Amino acid sequence: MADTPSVTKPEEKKKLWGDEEPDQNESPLLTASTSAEVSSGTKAAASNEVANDLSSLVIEEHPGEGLDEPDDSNITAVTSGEVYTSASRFEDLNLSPELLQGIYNEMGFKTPSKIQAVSLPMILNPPNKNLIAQAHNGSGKTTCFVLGMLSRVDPSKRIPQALCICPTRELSLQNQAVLLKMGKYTGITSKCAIPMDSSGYVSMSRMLPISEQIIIGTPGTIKKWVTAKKLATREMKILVFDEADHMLAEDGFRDDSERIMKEIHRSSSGSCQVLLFSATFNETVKAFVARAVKDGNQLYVKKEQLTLNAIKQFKVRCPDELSKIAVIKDKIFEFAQNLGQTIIFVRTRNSATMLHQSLLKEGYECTSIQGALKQDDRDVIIKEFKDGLTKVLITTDLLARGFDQAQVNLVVNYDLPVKHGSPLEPDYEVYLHRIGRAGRFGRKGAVFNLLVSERDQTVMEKIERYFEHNVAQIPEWRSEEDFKAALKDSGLLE
DNA sequence: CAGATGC
Repeated sequence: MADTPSVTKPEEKKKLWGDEEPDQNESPLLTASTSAEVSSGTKAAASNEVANDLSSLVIEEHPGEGLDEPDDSNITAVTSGEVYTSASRFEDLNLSPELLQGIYNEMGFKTPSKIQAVSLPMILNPPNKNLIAQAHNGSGKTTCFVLGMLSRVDPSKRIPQALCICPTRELSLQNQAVLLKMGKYTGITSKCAIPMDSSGYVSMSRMLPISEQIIIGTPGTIKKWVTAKKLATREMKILVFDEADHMLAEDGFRDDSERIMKEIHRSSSGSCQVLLFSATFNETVKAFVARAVKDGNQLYVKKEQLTLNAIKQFKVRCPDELSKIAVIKDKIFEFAQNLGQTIIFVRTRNSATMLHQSLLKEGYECTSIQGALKQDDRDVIIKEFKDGLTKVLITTDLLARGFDQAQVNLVVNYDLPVKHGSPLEPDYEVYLHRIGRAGRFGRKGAVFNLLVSERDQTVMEKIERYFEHNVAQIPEWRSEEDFKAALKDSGLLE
């Protein structure tokens, strides 16, 4: 194996690629100039481990353009020889009139977001290469793979042709909702492959073979359906992994994901396009996915540029556990009245329930969700929150990834995210995903990290260092004024 | 002990 990627590394550019409102005007500038170079407001960086036999693509600065873009980004792109022109309009993508109607009428989009402009040509244009794509939280990744799936399906065939695998049933349902909305005029059908209880349960023996064209679900159920020959894989044209780094992580869903991927490749005689999307790919996962998904295009964002500018992060030093509850009651609930919605992250299922109980007992209205709840109950909690009926939701990392609720502008890390085996080691990816629940599509948001122990301090410092991003300290945890100042600083209060 | 899933 000759590992000789020749990647040019143009000058650093100290700008962040913030998440853009998809219906805002943007000017994506990725236009091909030569077969080896692409100009845009982006840059290339070395990616030695992942490049392997791929020829590299240099993406260069494009000075003088994009002045009105809210925040330009730096992505690393590695292509395998193809030349792509970024799509500045959805019309540039050869989408069907029905899909364009869905994009404009149902979704209300005006122009593609950055990741959409760059990745959609790679996804949609022949030879429909595999793609590993990293993009910021809330930047419109779902639209990328939903359009990919919708445009590759032949509506006349009543058989599964697209499969999307997600880490949680909540994310599966959410992605299906987007797909149904965007694909409203296409007549394309879809089905969620997720565990069901009372309401929708059908035993395997009674289950009919699936005729829906797009399947979205969680690994276990998909594997089960494939094994039972209820979900045919032979006509599969496109396979999507949402939150792909987690789906292919060793301590994640790697085994199931690989098995499904191999089965599809075997039965569809290798003609299935694979798309991996996530906001995070740590170096270990990056190296693995580049091997698992061969001969594909790759788009990466450097970790220092991944924290969202529009989300202000704070840390609150609390003397003990009890004072954390006091902060939730006296500060978070107090201010949350006049803000949007709030998500409070805790580490365990048990603490989700405990915190919920102790808040309820004193009349603070909130709900909580975690994986031990019955599926039906989970659905109800999510629906109430999405409908805006509840303002404060306590959750485990069940909702850390992908959960999209535009009204959320406050995130509280009641417990910091740490690696499971080693509580001194932060889970950087989870931290980034959690804070990304606020400030969807470039909206303003605030994050409060509650720290009690020395250990919490250390974990927080590591997080700050990792993302090269300073997190401001709330001077005094009891001070109303200090919290008020922080929220003003975040742009959430006047 | 997060998460999904299944024995």
